[in-house]
Amino acid sequence: MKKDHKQNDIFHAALKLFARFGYQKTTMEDVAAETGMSKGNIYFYVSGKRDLYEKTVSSALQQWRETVAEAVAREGDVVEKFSVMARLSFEYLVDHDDLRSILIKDPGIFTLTPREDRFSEINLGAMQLVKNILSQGIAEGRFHPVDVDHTAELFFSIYIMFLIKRYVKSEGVSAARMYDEGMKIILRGICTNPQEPSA
Amino acid sequence: MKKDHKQNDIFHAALKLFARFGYQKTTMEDVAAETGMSKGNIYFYVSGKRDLYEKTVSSALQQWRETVAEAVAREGDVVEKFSVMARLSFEYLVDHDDLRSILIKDPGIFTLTPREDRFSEINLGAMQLVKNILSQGIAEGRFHPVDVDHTAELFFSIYIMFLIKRYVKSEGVSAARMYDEGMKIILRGICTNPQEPSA
DNA sequence: TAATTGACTATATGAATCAATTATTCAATT
DNA sequence: AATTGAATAATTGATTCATATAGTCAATTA
Repeated sequence: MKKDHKQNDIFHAALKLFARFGYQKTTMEDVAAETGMSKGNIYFYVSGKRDLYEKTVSSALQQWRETVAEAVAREGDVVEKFSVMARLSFEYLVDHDDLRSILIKDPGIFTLTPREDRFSEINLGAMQLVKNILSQGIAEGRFHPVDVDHTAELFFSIYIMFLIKRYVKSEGVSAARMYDEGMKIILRGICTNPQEPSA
Repeated sequence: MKKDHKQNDIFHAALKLFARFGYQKTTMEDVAAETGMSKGNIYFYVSGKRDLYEKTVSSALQQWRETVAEAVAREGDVVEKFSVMARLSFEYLVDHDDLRSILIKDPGIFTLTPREDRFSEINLGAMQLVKNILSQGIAEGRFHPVDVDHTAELFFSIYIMFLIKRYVKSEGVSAARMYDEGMKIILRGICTNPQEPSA
């Protein structure tokens, strides 16, 4: 699709500009200049500035989700899946500067309330991954039988909290230590057996 | 002290007014009228409107902390202490309408970052309680040996997250379920032994 | 003399206006 | 179907000004 490709060019340019200048200071002319199109033509692909912003962020979040899902799919062991999902979700922003910068400028993208989540579709997808891993772990007898829905929501909320602490408030070091402690406690809390037999 | 008592009257009146109208819409004259003093006299007790607000909120938060600490002190078993602390901290706002209403209007009171915490003195006190319980539990061999500082910070952050979800975003029911699941997982994650012997 | 008053001043706020910038539309063109 | 650029609509930011409110203080009271 030629149209899809052009659209992606626009999102890529917009991501860069929104990251540098923020929503307000980025003009449609900036975006047009960056893509080499005329201003009016942008409106052939998106319905307005707000729409451009949301589609741009959505596509970046989608990539994040896909990257994590692919890495998880590569793991065999369900406990490993859980660990990889958590670590990669948490580390992803380290080397995705533009998206990180946008999230810092617009912390409302990370919300603790599904109801006011502008990107709920993507986040529901992410939460589905958590649910799948939990269900699999329980089915295999590796995890204690927990309420999958509420536990997934809990983990997702804790995850959002960590993102806010680490990236939005840039408490990098402290957040990383907390993450380590938290991961140990949660793994002990959900896994049925000690990892090593009889040690 | 007569002065202390008068000051408390002011805080009590201010709490009520700030709860009803918010910071902006509450005038120093309102507070004066509510306490029966003249406006000028309020300045004998506090140095300005901002100061009045902060002292008012501080004193209410302090009461919260004390209520929890007293209930914890009444428990013998360290695991019970932990449970009581968590539950009471979480439930306190249910029957403290004015404070709850203020926290909803000014969610910045709950912050995930110690650095920008306007009430850090009080929150550090609250976190000290968590640390004490953790240390005691570890010393008694009831809890796994965790990094007390970072684990306390982690639990405190999760607690703040729950407060935001439950009261600020009023996701009461869902937050309560998440709380139950979370409590089970965390207790399994930190406790060394099953509660019941051989059952 | 600590506590209180009320009249006074300084400051902050919100409404109204207006120019300039920027978003959005659309008839014409490729 | 995709693109342009000129025309228009909407938004923003700066400025002004009147009003409301925060904050001060010399005088008074208990």
